Amino acid sequence: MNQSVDMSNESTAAVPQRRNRKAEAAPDLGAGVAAAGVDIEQHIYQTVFDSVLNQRLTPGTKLPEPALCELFNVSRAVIRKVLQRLEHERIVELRPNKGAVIAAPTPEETRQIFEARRALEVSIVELATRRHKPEDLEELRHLLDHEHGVTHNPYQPAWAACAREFHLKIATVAGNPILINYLTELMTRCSLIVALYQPIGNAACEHAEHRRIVDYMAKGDVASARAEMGKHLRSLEDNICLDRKASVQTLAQMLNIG
Amino acid sequence: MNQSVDMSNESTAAVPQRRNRKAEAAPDLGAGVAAAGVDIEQHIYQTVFDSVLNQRLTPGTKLPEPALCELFNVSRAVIRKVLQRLEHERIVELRPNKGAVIAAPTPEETRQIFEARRALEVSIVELATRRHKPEDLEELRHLLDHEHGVTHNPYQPAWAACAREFHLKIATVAGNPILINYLTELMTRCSLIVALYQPIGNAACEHAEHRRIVDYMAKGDVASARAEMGKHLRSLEDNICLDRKASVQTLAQMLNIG
DNA sequence: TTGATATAAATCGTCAACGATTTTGATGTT
DNA sequence: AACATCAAAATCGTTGACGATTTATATCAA
Repeated sequence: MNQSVDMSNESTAAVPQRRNRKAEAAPDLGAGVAAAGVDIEQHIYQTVFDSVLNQRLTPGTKLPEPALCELFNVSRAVIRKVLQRLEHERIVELRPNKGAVIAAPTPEETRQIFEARRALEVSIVELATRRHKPEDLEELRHLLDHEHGVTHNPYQPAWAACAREFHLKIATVAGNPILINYLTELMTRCSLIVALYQPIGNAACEHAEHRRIVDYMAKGDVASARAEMGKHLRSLEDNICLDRKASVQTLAQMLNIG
Repeated sequence: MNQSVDMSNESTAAVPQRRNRKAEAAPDLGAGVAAAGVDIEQHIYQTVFDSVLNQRLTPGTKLPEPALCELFNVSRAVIRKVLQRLEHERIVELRPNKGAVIAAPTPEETRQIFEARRALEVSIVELATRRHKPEDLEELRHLLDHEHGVTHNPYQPAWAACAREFHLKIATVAGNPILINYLTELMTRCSLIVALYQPIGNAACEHAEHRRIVDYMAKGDVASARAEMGKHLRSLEDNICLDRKASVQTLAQMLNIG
């Protein structure tokens, strides 16, 4: 068999999975039944999303609609809606009549994604350098300290989460929700790339680059901040070996054999 | 009544609107019935999209599902899918239990959109300047000539289409599909902004700026090309008067009275 | 006439079921 | 044993219908 869908949710512990008619007895505080629909939908989306970030859902994994229906106790219409959203964000690929799978970026797409990240983040760090407030720098340095603690953590997703948070914080400082959205999408696809091609990332090195970026931001040195961000993203891309991939369907075949 | 949905499609002349069961008699060449689903879906999407660009669908216009069902002879599931896609691209807003309307960017969103465009297009024009081939410059100058012809056309959407094509061509020369997608989304939202706030755009002035951008690209002057693109986008934004808006629901109310 | 209230219409969200397609597994032949 | 053919299971695409919510209309009192 192919890879199956597991997704033991951890972060958002356990939204009560009542979905049988109205609210059972409780006086239905606040939002009521209408919001429940969008809530369960958001919950499913978030669960898949987090699973991708944590590399529990790896590229090529099939997501059959009936399985998801049982997992979340919802009808297929709801699952379908979530899958379409995930497809639009390039997290899953919807193959007509053949089901949904977690997207597997090709080498060409990988180049495009990193190039787009450079184009965006260089502008983002410029905005952030111009706009940052004292408390922003404080929080960035706090994130750097936290990073330092995870630098030697062998669990890759832990470091990836740190790095993600760092880049996202800079985008937040830049203050443009649209750019934040675009960057979020690109970073999520990067986690797919990492899961696929397993780069031998040097966390300590990346951490040092992060620190330099913040230093330039603090100095208000826009040009250097831009340049450093560009270099950082290039080195990230250089760490990826498009040759030896962690196998997509190949792994599935291996599981068939082993 | 509120504004109703009309959408007389012009560009994609008239896809045969058969949708009754299978294909009637013709031997169903090529794609068959499976592709017909995605085709009609794409057709509906494209029709709405084009109508927004041509300002036949203006911000605030309601898009009731039953009306669209009759117009395109499809079930609600299909148009629901299209509406969700349009929502993700920020072209329509889906208000729970209250139906879909063409999105109406707020002044704040307008600022964000133009800022995002500057961030993106400055990087895009840099890539395009580095990568353009002789035939790219040729086509760009051809577009400029065509622009010149429409400069004095009082019909605003005609000029808007030209300008859009120009910016899109530069993105194509840059060669990154992801950036093309993002820019396309932002430009579409800009057409909503134009419909809403009706800027007193000076087409001749914009045309001159376009020409300067191409000149810098031809020289390979990256810095100047970036700067000129930034200036151009700023002047576009400056032409928009966020005060006097072309009314959203206000116009609907006026129609109720008149 | 104006305003509030109640009824009716329109619209949306959700679901279960049917048909079509794909994939899996079995059978038989070379 | 390997391959092709065929049947069965799983999965997806689409539809129509039901209940819930919102909006429009009509009625009545002040």
